Amino acid sequence: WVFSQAGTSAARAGNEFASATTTTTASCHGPSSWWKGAEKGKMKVRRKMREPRFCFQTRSEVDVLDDGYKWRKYGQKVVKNSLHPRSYYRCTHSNCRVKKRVERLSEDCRMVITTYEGRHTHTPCSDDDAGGDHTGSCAFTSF
DNA sequence: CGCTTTTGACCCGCGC
DNA sequence: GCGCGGGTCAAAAGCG
Repeated sequence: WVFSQAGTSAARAGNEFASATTTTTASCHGPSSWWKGAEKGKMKVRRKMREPRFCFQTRSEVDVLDDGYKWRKYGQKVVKNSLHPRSYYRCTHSNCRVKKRVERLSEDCRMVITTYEGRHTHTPCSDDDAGGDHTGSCAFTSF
């Protein structure tokens, strides 16, 4: 899987919150088909949005699962489907336009849907525990 | 002092 | 055409 990053993040998150009985399930959506089409050519940002979407269904007591990146919350909205507000996070990196959407299930408040949008163009800054090799960073830009 | 968080406003697409 | 739902940005405040 080219997006082994997902598995890495999931494993990492799971390892971090293993004590919290964290069950992370990763789902990958194709680059298209999920987007209706916003190529109006008038919007500032909306482009093609062909970035893949990683839906992490994480069952944990915490909302934000630190996957090694720095996230900055830029919005919060309440959706009809859920009785809980949805949080929008963004990567603090300049070259990284990865967005994270954290939603909590109404039926299971312990369940949180962490949807990653886009791809990280950099390493988790801390370390990729690859052993010196930039295999981790390569996986991100393997596209 | 700098960065992150919080909350409201604004914008856009779609449905009615 | 208007209303609703959803998403993003911006300004101010709080914390490290």
